Amino acid sequence: MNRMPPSPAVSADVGRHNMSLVLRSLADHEPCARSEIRARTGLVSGTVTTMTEELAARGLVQETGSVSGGGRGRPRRLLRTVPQRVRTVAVQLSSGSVMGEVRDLAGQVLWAKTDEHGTAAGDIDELVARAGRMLDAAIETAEDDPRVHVPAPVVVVPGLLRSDATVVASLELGLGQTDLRTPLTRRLRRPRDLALMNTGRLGALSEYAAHPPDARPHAMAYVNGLEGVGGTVLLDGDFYGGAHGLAGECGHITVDMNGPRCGCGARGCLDLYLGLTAILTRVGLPTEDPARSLGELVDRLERAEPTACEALDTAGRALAGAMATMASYTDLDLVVLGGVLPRLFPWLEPHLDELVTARSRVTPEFNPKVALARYGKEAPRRGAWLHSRGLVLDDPSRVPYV
Amino acid sequence: MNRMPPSPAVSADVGRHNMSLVLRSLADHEPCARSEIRARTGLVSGTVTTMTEELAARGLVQETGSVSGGGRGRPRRLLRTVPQRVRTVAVQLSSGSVMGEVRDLAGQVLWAKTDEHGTAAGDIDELVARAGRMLDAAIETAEDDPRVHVPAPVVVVPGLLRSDATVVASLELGLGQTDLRTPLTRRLRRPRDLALMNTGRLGALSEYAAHPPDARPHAMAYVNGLEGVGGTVLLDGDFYGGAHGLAGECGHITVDMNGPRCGCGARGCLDLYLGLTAILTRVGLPTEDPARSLGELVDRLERAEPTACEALDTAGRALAGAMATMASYTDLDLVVLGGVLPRLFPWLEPHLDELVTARSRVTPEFNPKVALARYGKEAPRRGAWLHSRGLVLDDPSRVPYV
DNA sequence: CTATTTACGTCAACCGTTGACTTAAAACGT
DNA sequence: ACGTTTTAAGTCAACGGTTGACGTAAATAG
Repeated sequence: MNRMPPSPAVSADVGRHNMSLVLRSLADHEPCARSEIRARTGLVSGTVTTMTEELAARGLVQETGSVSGGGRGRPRRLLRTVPQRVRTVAVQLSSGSVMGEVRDLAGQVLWAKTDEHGTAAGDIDELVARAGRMLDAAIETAEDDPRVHVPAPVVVVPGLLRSDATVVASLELGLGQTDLRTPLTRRLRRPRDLALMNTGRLGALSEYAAHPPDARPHAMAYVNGLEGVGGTVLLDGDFYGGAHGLAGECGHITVDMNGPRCGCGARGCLDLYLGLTAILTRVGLPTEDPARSLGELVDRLERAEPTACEALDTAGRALAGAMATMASYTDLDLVVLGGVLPRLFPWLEPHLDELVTARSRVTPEFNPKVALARYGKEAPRRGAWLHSRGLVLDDPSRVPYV
Repeated sequence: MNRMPPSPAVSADVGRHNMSLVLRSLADHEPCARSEIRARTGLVSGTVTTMTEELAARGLVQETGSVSGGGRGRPRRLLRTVPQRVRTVAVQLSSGSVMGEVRDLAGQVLWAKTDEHGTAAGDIDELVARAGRMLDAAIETAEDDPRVHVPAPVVVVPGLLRSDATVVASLELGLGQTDLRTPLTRRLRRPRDLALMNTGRLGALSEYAAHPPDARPHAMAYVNGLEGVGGTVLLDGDFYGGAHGLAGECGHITVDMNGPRCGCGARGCLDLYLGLTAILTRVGLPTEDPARSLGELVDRLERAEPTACEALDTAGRALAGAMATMASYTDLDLVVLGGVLPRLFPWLEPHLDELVTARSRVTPEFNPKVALARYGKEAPRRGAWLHSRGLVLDDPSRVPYV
């Protein structure tokens, strides 16, 4: 997010880069032979040999003895990654629970635990204590085998995070400007770096990675419709952070300059029309238990209850407006609708279709593909795994020799 | 804009990177000694020696014999770049004229020529012919001395450009989807690569570079208010292109989802309220000669003529809405208002101030600094120079030995 | 059974940085 | 006046990394 002052490069950087290239190439087309890696990466055979040896020495890659006939010459010796070599740790904070999870490099869940709690919103000490215990438990589980490498654990936070990892605000946890990382790190049995990341951003990462490696969007936005509306922009799979790391938030896109004042200070924000809280309020449903009210909302919509339909009509027009903004201003490939939006999509779709139709004649470039999120509640934790996996794939040299 | 499939790295890349680091460090703090470069870049003295020798061999750097006392030890030997070593070429296309320009590496204008013409809008052949002649003249002038290096000439185009350099549309030139580069390249006396770039983007680059090297915005947006509203986003000085290279365009940000249909297909776009054409139409002034009408508009505003004030009130609210969107969605450091906006700023300012005040209590992160463009009509050509200069600074190894 | 084809490993040459050391040239202290 | 201190800049062996040419391995085709 924040570019460091440009630093000198050394030969070792070249090695790291190419090693990452080889591992990524393998991970994307597993299993495959060295010769295929050579073809895909453009590296010469000598280098591929060196790199695969190096990766094998770090326990990340194995030769599955299997040879394979098919063509004419010497059979190819297939390589595979070793999922067991790495375990990723994620702890997800939410209003009602703390969830811990350990996965292997392939994403298989090896351990999972949920701590349901009735902690009052805003009780930081209690939250940190519970999160700390869960982290300790997850880390201990992950590290019970000394032969596995464990990248920095990810703490999934439902709230705005600055690039320096301080929380700006979390409605769900009842937090204002807070430094969660310091007390959390201090409380760990064995101190280590923690990666604090936003729920929505990790959800976006899941959706991004759901596309096959050769068909991934260059510029993708993820619209996370929950009580409030959040969002994320991914450029070639990297978070676009902006000046403070808060970019991508689409909940406060203005859709009506004449609209009412929003809590953020601006007027007519998307949040005021598409946020679940806003919709429920319009329809006259209680907002304390959004999950239950959502069910009731959908019922009423299916019965074509006028107030509900009107609220979703407004929501749809607001979403179309925001989509028009995002598509033209950030030139997107793909917009993914997440959170409760897939559930409400049938009533939102007509407005999006209208926009697409109107634009297709004049500015088809500004019509990104629209997709619904494939992963539900699991998305953020999957994203945490993908993030940790990314750390390993980006710099395999950080994984020690076995 | 479009990331290439990741390519292997070699030792030579390291050299290029560090050579660029050294040259940039020197260019940003000219004149300075090798020891200062060492301190700023983190490179060791041996490498700095090698690099400065290399840069000197390419004629980009000179030792200005001057030694300077001051401290205690051996006097520092100051280095300077050699502006004469490089000449940049830019040709700017506009509705009424074609302007050519040659500058040195320091931005000094060495040659300039304007070809006023009455070409009918949309006459591509005529436009290409005139632009080609101007390019030939400028290139010939730039290259009359065989000891200078001339990077790819920049063609400044007032219109949307894809990342593959095809024009999507240019209202000013009366063009639709057009490939300008191919016919233009073919017409050159000696064929060479041309860089086609958008007027507004280059203007943004000028404004970006106007900040001292250590105080540059990380995420900056440039709002170019002309007949229509254009825009650009710069991330650490690089254009943010998005999926097709069209990102940054803020003219079609939705500010009123209930607003009238815009030419782009969406509703209530910023363009419809803040574009000069839109404003003039509202006020009832002719739009054929925007420059003259702008003067009349300002007169009326100064006399507090009600219709004019009302139009600018609407424009100001629209701009505030778009600003709220841009600031929260792309998390900006700085917004620069260009084109005619500085002229109209007194009447727009109150609405921006209101937004800033309302946000400062709740979401101060979303209050970017707002500045007026410092460079007027010259901005795009200055930007073209900065772009060409950037090519040299980014990879000095492309400049041959003298 | 030999030729051909494809897969993979080996190694000298090359490029680039580092870090320790040397040389250069001034100012300070006595 | 002269040696000491301090800072600037160049030199070079060692090291890490890639390339490209060549050699070896192991299958199939005829």
